[in-house]
Amino acid sequence: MSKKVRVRFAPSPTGPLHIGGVRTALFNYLFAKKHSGDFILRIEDTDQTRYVEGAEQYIIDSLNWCNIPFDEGPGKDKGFGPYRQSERKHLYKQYADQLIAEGKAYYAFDTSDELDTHRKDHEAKGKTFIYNWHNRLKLKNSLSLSAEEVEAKLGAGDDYVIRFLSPQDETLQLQDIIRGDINIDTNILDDKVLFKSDGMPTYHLANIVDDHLMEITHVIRGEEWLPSLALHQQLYDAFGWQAPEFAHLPLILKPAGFKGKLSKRDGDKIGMPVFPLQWFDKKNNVTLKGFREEGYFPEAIINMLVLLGWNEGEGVEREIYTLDELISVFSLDHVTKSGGKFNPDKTKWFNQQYLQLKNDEELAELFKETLPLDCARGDHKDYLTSVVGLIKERATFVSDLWSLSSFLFEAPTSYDEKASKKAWKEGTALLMDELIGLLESMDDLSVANVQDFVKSWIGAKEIGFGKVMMPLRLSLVGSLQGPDVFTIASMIGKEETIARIQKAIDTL
RNA sequence: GGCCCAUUCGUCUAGUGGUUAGGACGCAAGGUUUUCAUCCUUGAAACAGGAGUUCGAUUCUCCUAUGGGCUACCA
Repeated sequence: MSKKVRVRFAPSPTGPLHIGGVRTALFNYLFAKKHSGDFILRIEDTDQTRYVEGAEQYIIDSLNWCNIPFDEGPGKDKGFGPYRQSERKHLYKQYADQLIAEGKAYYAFDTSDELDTHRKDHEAKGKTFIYNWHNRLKLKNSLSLSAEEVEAKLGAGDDYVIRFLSPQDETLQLQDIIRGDINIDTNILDDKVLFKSDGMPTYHLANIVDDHLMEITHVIRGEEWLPSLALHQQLYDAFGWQAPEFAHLPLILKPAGFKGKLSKRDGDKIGMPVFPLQWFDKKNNVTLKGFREEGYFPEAIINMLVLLGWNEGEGVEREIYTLDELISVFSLDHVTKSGGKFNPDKTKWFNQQYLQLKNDEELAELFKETLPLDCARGDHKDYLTSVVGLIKERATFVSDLWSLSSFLFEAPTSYDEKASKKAWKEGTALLMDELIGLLESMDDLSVANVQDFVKSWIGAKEIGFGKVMMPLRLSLVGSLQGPDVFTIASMIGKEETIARIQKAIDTL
């Protein structure tokens, strides 16, 4: 009997979460649900200098909008809380102390400035400064200093950090679910800071302690963490804890034409949101666009994201999945190894697909909110529903609906110039005038009826269909676009149809 | 620079020691729509390069190249 699966998403509240973070959360969520496990949100706010007001709430709101809520986390304590590392501060020191007592870590008194100087000196000589076996004895720490000196510094309240004593001449064998075995030579590892001089642990220590205490079974995180896997594995070993299994997800890269990892600043550059929700960046006084506000459905974003780095495998060519379907087929075995570029076009395509999947009534509700306030018939639910049914196949966003159907609510205020040239010729006005007469004689303007009447009239006159259909469409729509003309005429009604034709005759 | 990870159409990807290397987005052409869009059909489009293993490598190994990540008292 294996342990209950528990995974965590552990962002730091330094700003809004971009889609890379959302996808990490999504894969954690899917993996947890697939294995009937728990999905935990842990806020990694050990760097107080980078804390951003509202970021935590943003993260929570984003997960909720995406329909991947956490089971445990801030405000949902299931006995493993608190879930903010700042509130767990008191927990970490003892573990750092334990490592010192066991000789697996040591105090270091070098200031940041001193280390910077060392780095620069090395760089100037074309070398790399690494705080490890290479030079740790030349630096100021409890390995190089006498016990008395260390005691004195500690007693005097000097600033210190605690560093992990990384071993020499060993080869670590690491395992990753997605990448398999990875061998690392410990000689190139540095003695990472575990505990900072401000009394807070670093990510590395806090992460391992919390994952252990929270009984995390699988760590699913971005590939940017792969280099620290060696440290983390050593930490588990040093504490004598069983390490969770690790899966490092491929990164989401900037779209084709750009280089590098997708970053928070990319939204404007690519003309596409990279955040689930809109975010106002107080520091720079700019609003960063969100998928929600731009009219994307969360299902579409989730579907796009899950396929960026995962597929069902076994030749399955399906691309549209509901969240429940994803839960049942998701597997880390089919996560891709290489980074994937974010594809804005495909994202839009997913949205279009999901819009088509919505039923007309539901869409009509959403459509209604986008209508101009003074829109006639805007309150007629049935009318809105039939409008939506008529035009939704042409839409990608709910916000497209109005521009695709405004002529079903109000007469065109202008006529497309090119279309007018093409459709309105010598004699058209006379023809339209005659058409008005014909329409006036009709009692019933049902689609079938008006179609029959007009078609047989055109037939009788022995003229080309285009001679009538094009100017008629132009009169009703204002351009040579849109759904079937007879349907339009039927929907706007006899009077309105005649009025619009008359107006066209008068203006054109 | 060092270390690590990766490499199939422009992009996301499927796939196998022997395949016409499949799908999707995008692109192009035709058809439907007497309009436009949708939709349908078709097309162009890929195994980074070089060695090796093998009867045979896109598939396995190595090297190179390229891309990406990390290299903070940030996560």
